[in-house]
Amino acid sequence: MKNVLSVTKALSDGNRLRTVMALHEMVELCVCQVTEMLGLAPATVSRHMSILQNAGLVSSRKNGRWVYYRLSEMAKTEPIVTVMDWLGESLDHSKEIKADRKYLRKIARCGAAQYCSNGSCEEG
Amino acid sequence: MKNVLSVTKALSDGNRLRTVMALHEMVELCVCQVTEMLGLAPATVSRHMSILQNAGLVSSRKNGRWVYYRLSEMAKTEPIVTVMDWLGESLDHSKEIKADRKYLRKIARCGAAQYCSNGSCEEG
DNA sequence: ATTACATTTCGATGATTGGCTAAATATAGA
DNA sequence: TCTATATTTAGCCAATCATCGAAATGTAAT
Repeated sequence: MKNVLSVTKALSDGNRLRTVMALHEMVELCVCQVTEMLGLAPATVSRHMSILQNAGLVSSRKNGRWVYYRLSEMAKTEPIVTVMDWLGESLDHSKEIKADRKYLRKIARCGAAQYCSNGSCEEG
Repeated sequence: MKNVLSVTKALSDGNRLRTVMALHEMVELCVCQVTEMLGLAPATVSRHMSILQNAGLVSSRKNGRWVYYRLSEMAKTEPIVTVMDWLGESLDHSKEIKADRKYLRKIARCGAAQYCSNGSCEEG
């Protein structure tokens, strides 16, 4: 039961839901991008990411100073993918998620590295 | 997003997961039966049931002094049923859930009404 | 009516959780 | 090596949550 609980608990926070949806949209994001999207302290976001990772929902890869997160293979295969599908369907038209998507597109335009360094994106 | 969160939060507690699985197994249970299974105070169980109900996962019907809960229609139809299926698959072999099932069969043998009154079941 | 009992609501309490800042760690570049 | 930057860890605080006992509510039976 502990494994199941780690997943449901991971998904029982709004900021983590937004993060999962963002990774569904953008495939891969570094911590600073998620931090920008959520508007939280980096330390807080790092904590959220480790909760998602411990639940097995996301995986990380390190590249230089940056750590990139993406949905894990587990999150994309049965049986958990059905839960992710439910999330997708249920949140697709959510106001918050739509706003996040818009914001993410802006972030994506200038690439993760530049974004992290600048803290903003002057339309690269 | 609030609706989704109410569901994930409802499922992010071990006692509520056990309750959902019990209702999956037994179709219908009154509060005192769930109370017996979980070993909690009636007030606590009542609160858990209302959290599950507010999330739309269970429905209730009143019969005399007793209130019977069962999985809601929503919980049995797309898209949420996929989440319930995941729960079923993931928890089917869980030690706690197996023990609960065994206990529930014992409870069921003498019927809800008698069980509630006696607080135990002397093999009716 | 009065009693008995199942359930819910209320109020208090201890545990968990999300948030922050500050400090620690890790890495790239001067 | 020294500095700058991205991330994580540690320590703390406020808010939320699970739990209980007590009181309130609703219902059945005497």
